[in-house]
Amino acid sequence: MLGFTALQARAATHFHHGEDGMAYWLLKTEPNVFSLDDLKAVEKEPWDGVRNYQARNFMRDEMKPGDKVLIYHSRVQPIGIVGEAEIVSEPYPDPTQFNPEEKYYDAKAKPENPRWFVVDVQYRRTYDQVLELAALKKTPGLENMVLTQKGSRLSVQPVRAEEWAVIQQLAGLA
DNA sequence: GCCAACGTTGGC
DNA sequence: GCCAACGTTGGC
Repeated sequence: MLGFTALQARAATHFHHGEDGMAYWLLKTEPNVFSLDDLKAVEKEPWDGVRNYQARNFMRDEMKPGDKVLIYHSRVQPIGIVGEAEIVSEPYPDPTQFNPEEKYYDAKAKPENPRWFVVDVQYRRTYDQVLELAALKKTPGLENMVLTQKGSRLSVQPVRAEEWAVIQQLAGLA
């Protein structure tokens, strides 16, 4: 697990699929490429283009339909969590890896041995205000969140149930 | 746009 | 299998 700190590794057992079988995730996106509004417009979209093995492993091995997702906008002002979505498919091979015309083409990936995976993500809600990264870093209960760790670049992150609950409070939903 | 922090690649 | 060089991410 490259790049996973000891702290995160120790806490990882608390990340996934509790008694109700549901897990929580955070997906990063650059809104000039694909925003939460874009997802709202199309309702459902394969989350393609993930080309990092740790992120891939979460998608391929752990994501399940019904899992809840925080959508995070990076490289914009304001940066932060903007709303929610839901995973609505099992993982399946990312079709863009097989297409030489695609930016995300991977010559080493073969249909009989796919390297990269997607899940379909469905729009759920947009928060009234952006939950900004700077504020999240100061929020009690989010100290160990993957997102708030220094240097954290992972674009597909697990979120603990306790962290999800804190986010719900911040979003005025609890 | 800069650049620190990450990840990956490939020579040895 | 080490690690320097390179490429990318993403906050600022």
